[in-house]
Amino acid sequence: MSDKSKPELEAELAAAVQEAAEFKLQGRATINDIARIAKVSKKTVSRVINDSPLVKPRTREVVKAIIAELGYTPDPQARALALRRSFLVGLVYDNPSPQYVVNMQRGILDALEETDFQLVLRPVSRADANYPGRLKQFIQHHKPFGLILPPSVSEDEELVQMFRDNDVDYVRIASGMLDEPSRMILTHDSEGAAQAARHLCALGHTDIAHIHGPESFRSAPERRSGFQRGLAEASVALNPELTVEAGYTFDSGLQAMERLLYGKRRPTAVFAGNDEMATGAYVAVRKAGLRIPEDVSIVGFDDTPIAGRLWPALTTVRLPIREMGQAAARLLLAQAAGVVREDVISFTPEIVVRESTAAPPRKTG
Amino acid sequence: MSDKSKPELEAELAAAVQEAAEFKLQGRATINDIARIAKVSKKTVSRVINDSPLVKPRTREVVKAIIAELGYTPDPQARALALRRSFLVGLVYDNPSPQYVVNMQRGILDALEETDFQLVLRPVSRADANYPGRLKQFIQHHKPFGLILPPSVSEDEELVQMFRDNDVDYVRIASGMLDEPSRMILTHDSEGAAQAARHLCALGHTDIAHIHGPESFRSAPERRSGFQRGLAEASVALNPELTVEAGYTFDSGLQAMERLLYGKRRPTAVFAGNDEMATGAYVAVRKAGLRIPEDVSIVGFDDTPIAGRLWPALTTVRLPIREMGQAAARLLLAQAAGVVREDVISFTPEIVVRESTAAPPRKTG
DNA sequence: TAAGGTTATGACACCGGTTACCAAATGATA
DNA sequence: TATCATTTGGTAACCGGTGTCATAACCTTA
Repeated sequence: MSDKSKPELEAELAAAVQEAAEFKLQGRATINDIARIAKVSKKTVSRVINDSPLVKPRTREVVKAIIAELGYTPDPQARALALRRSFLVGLVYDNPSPQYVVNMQRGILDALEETDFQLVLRPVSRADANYPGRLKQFIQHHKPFGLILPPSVSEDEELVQMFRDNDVDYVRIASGMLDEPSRMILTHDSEGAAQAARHLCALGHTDIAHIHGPESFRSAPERRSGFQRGLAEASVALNPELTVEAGYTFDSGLQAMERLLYGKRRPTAVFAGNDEMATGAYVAVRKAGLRIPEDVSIVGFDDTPIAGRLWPALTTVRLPIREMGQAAARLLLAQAAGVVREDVISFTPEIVVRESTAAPPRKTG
Repeated sequence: MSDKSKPELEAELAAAVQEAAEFKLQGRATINDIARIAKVSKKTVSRVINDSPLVKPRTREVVKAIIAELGYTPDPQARALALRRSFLVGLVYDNPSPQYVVNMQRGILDALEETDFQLVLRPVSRADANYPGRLKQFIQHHKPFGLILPPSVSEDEELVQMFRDNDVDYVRIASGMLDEPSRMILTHDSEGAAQAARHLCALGHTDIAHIHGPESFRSAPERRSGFQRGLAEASVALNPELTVEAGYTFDSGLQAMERLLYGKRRPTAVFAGNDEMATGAYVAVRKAGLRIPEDVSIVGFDDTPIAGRLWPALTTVRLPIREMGQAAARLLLAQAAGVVREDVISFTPEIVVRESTAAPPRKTG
């Protein structure tokens, strides 16, 4: 075995820890301090930090004891310089609702909490003149550890290609599969929309309208087709006249609802592609002097905080955005650690029934 | 003058730029590349980058030309290591409304746009066991360039002292002056509240209630006293029975409003300390079968996006949060650049009259 | 023209880690 | 016991910048 007896080893370790404790007062320790106290080279300390197998268990034990005593953690800047890779995780987003962003941020922060990674915000705007330019510069410059791409951004193949070219890791969040079906958070929006349809059909509605989002967003057609599928199960067809496109915004939802209310046939229920548009629909209904849900039932999608704050509270489809953010960040970290678990993590939304839906009014002729 | 003629100098410069152009293809340039091409030491290049006066104009010109040709920018990680200071700006926030955070983020990002600084999010929770611990670790570890402290966090003197001890720069955002009246964004909340009071008095209200936020938030008493002042101008007193405390949240606002509605004397108007509580008040009023504004007028504070989405749209007091974020970030950068401009930047909120306020109902009884 | 005082420049070490490569120690095998 | 393969640990160089200090170049002034 060893040429030293067990008590001797223990005394040695204790002495080293003692020395570390004395050193502690002098401010932040570096890898050199650890090495000196442990009487090994800094390289060996580096190996211990990075869990290299090329270290004798005994050596590892001593070094770890000293690291623990000093509360040492390697300097991120120095590591970033040497590794040519920083400890920043970028959230690249286009222009989703504030709720979406905030929840996504929370989720990512949850996952990053115990780590040394930092979340940096990288909003982008397609309208910007040098659109991906600034983002590209950020990547080449700050060498982020990875990027998280919520819907819309995640669907921009050109942008994603740029990430690949620049050798940045990323996780995409989208509803429906993408060209490259890996490293992504997948939401089954269509299933959530189908639930909304079933709910309305169960209440007895047949004149059902749908305000959907812009075709350029992947989620809009997903939600529409799911809704259609749900209606079909109850043998209800989606009337094209009662299907209008809006822009996922409050104002566009308001206008779309007005068009529906003053159209040939007024629907008794409306499924809006997101809560923002549903909120707009509320106002249109109110302005028309109608009641929710007695005259018109409304269902939204997303379950943003505003849904529960409306009166009556909005029945909507809940997407666990925070959890999705968490999952995205975890996926990023896991890949870096070489822990190749599942590549695609799915989330299925669920309907949250509140007060904005009821049976349709009795036909009054 | 120089021992070289002007044409010679120009030829020399052109040759250097030419060499730079050729080099360009080989990927990202470093300070060493610039130095080699310019035939100077890297230290001199460093001086040019940092606008040191100790460089001959001619040398500066050559170096700058090459830097421009190569599109070179110094590596943030390397700089951070050498300077013991990173290029991260931390937004430290406690638990404000999503709207507040998002707008603040936008403003900061606006200001950081053209710079090399990155915004990192540092949410904190006083409820957390090792409350300032993790934040302290972040600071010592990542050596952020500066911090931005929105209300609530900005009022925590102990925390701020910790920042000082650790030699981090910061900008505080608060309503009302702080112990250390410098480097801060000051909002005159009381003036905004006074405007709300004037508005209600002008409509003819006299039975006016106030739902204020928790005393632990600086803004709550500020808003209350301003409101009181505004009422006093119209010789209206703030009835203590019509003054209730809530927690700045939707639910607490709802409950507070219920208490007011079922109290001895029902108010004809309510000023809520923020939009969240005002939104709760909406629901309480609706549940009681009353109308807004016919039966009860409601005024909020903050002008969050939800205000315009309610029906009827909420009259509120607008705080230019995005602009405040911009100003905060600019202040941080200006101080670093040694441009000591004004130390305190003030913002005065303004009332936004929408549809939730009207004359009080005629007395029937 | 020499001395003296600025101003401009460069050599070198250093920030705190990592990798490449080599040498020493250890253990297995002949 | 000699030899070789395998661990283990150390040295030096490097990542891309900045600080210190010495020195070269320049400009006055005597």
